[in-house]
Amino acid sequence: MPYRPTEKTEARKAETRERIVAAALDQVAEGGYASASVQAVAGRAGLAVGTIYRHFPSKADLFAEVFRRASQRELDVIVEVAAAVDRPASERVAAGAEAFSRRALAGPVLAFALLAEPVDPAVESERLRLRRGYRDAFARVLADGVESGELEAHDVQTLAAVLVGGLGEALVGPLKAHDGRGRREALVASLVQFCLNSLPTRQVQEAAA
Amino acid sequence: MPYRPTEKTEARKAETRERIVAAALDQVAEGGYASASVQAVAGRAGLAVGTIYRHFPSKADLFAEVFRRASQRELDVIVEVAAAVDRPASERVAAGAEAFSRRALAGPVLAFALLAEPVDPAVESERLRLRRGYRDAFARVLADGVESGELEAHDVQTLAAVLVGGLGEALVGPLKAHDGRGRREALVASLVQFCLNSLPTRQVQEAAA
DNA sequence: TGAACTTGCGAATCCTGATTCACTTCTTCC
DNA sequence: GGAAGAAGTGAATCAGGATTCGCAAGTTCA
Repeated sequence: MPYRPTEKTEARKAETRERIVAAALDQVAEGGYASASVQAVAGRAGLAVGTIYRHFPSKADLFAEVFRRASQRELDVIVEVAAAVDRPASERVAAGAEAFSRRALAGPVLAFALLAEPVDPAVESERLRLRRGYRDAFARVLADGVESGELEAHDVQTLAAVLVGGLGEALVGPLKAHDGRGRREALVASLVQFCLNSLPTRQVQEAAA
Repeated sequence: MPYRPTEKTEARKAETRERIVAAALDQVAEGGYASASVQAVAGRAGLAVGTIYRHFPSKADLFAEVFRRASQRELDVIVEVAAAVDRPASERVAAGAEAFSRRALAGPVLAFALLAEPVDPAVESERLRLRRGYRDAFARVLADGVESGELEAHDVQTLAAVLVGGLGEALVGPLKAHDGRGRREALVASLVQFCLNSLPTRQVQEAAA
């Protein structure tokens, strides 16, 4: 039995696969999903089209992985930022909203692809996973806030979805026509403020009552 | 010169065109944009494929019109509801949010198509128009509120976008798995409450200070 | 070296759904 | 009735991007 895959060949294979994923991600980040044909990815990776199919059963599978990775990367930032369990929920929400906004504004094309651009159904499901991830991250913070008495009891899942959707919508417009540094800062500040306002904090509720 | 288009033929032509638009809208409302092939629309309208092309230069044109009309219809409701200039901004926002939510929950598939489903670029632009319309409607109410002193000065456009995006996001999830009447009412109530909370009302700001 | 097998190649092929077009049917008006 | 033109038909064609596949090149090991 003459041939046997060895460590070296495995490594080379993994490396090529990696190169493909990286090229696909670059392509999406640069020109959006619409620009990411298999041809384009192959060209960018310096490989032939057929080679892509040696490593992925279909375009949908490839991009599902690309989106999964990019999403995870984004999500990790938010989760990390919102994880400061010892801080008040309002601060954690503010930090999450700020991180979300800054990252979206920093990589507008990728953010648009991840959040809103039309994609294959198979890839769409990764998008939903990302949104659910964001929502859950915010929901956890809100639930902590309720438990600690900082926030009124409320529909935590729904408010979390509102926050994610609100941030996304407000950012996707500006994502294309990103103005100068100044307006960008102002936008981030506004968004953080709006997110804070929307929280059902105890003191506000009592004062209003 | 033997043939001359007459009132009757014009009427018939317009009627057929109307039938096509209606069939296309029905198809979208029933099975989403994904299900709306030219074949499907023609079949539903009781016409041949070619006939569609006697009335519309392309599928994109047809659906641009379909989306434009459906959007306008939705928008009119919101604008109307939010138009009560003599009422406080908070009430108008609440009414708008409630109408938005109820309509989305009543026609989930259409709402999804209008708000989030992947569509042709040409159709996408109609979607953007709808979102802008919603945003502007809320923005007008907010601006009125600021002018009357009911609300703090703030970035009205951005907050309006946040409201629209927040509502959309929170509704698109439930759009598919719509629970019983009870949960639906609760969802609407939560959303209205969240929208109200997010408003920078004077009294709350002062009380918090 | 060479048998057994993997990876890389890229032009050819396939797929899916929009679009066309030669033809038939209907209207109008002399 | 019949010429002129419009509307309707649907099988055939087209488009463009994903996918295949026969062949070449590279690896492994006896």
